[in-house]
Amino acid sequence: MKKENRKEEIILTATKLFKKKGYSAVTMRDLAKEMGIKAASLYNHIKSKQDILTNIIISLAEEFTSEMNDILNSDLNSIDKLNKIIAVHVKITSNNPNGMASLNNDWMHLEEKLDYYLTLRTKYEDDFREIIKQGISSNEIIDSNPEIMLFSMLSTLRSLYLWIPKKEDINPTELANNLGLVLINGVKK
Amino acid sequence: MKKENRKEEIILTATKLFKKKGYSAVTMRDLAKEMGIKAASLYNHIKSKQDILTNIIISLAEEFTSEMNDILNSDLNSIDKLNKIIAVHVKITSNNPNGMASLNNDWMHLEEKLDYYLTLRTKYEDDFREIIKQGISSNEIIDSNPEIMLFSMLSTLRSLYLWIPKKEDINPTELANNLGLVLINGVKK
DNA sequence: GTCTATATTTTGATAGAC
DNA sequence: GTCTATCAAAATATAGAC
Repeated sequence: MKKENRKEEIILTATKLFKKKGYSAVTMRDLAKEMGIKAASLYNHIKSKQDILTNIIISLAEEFTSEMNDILNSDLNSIDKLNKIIAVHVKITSNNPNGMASLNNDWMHLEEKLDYYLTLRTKYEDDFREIIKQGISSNEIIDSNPEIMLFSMLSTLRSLYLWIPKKEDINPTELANNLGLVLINGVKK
Repeated sequence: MKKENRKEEIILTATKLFKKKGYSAVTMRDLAKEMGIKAASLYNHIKSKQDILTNIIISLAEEFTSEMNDILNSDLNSIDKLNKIIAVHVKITSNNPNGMASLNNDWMHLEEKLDYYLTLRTKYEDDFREIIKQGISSNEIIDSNPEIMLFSMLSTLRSLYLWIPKKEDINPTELANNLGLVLINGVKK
């Protein structure tokens, strides 16, 4: 499986470049140069530039879907489900912050897999919203606009990729705990 | 000043396209088609594609800088300064949600004005951080990691452009108030 | 598995007619 | 102020030698 290894190396390098300039601004020549080979050589391992993007985004989207399913199937209360969601974002983002940049900013450049991605994404947001509404029903969460709460938490979690690489001194567990406190309890004393 | 009008029309149309696909993926031919003219005609009004991007981003960045200076020069307490910052983001984003997409996602494609943009941005973040630290000192804000609080609030505020266009039923004042409650007081009952 | 060479399209931008 | 025609550079991708 030497070929698979090389393919993953290409994807990893591409992920780094996509984070810096975005999918559209990175050329196959940029990617090849970064790998120390010629652009034509890339095509022995990947089908197309689009193939790389699809690989990065879909694997991450499926990972989130899988983790969300675990949370839905758990018997945690709503607040603990939210804390679990936060921990999932911290974990996945810590493992692949560059890939999260593509997931957030370049999904619209997916071609064949765009519809599939949008299905996963919508489902994730619906599940998240439902957990918040459950928490309001069970009196764990304030009876405020669930849409605003969803937006606020999801925005922060989706931006983690910008922040985690700069704060390598904080370990994931501690970060998830602190972030949970801020997102769930607010900043006011 | 007919020329200026046409230039602004081009910038407005470009802003809309940049939001949808990002600066790099939008071609001058795309832009011309959307305006109902030929690509070559664009160059009677703008200097280059880069010229358009610079226009969009720098004017917004300067607007934020100006508003932050007003807040710094006010005698509000720290919590009210945070509420004011939230209101500023809601206001600017409501006026130009598409432009905020470029500010957030395409600033790295600035050329001549990149350093200037980064100066404004760093200053803004430093000022924001200082307000949080002030609030901790004055016992208004919990003595938690100010970096995490800054990150969390700024992430949400920077993502407003994705959300405001979908929620046209909510007026800016109400949105700023609700968002302030969630960001400052949290979601927990 | 990488190379050179190359095909084909597309890109930002200019020149000059109307 | 917009057009047609065009340029030069850069893009993705393929073919075939080594």
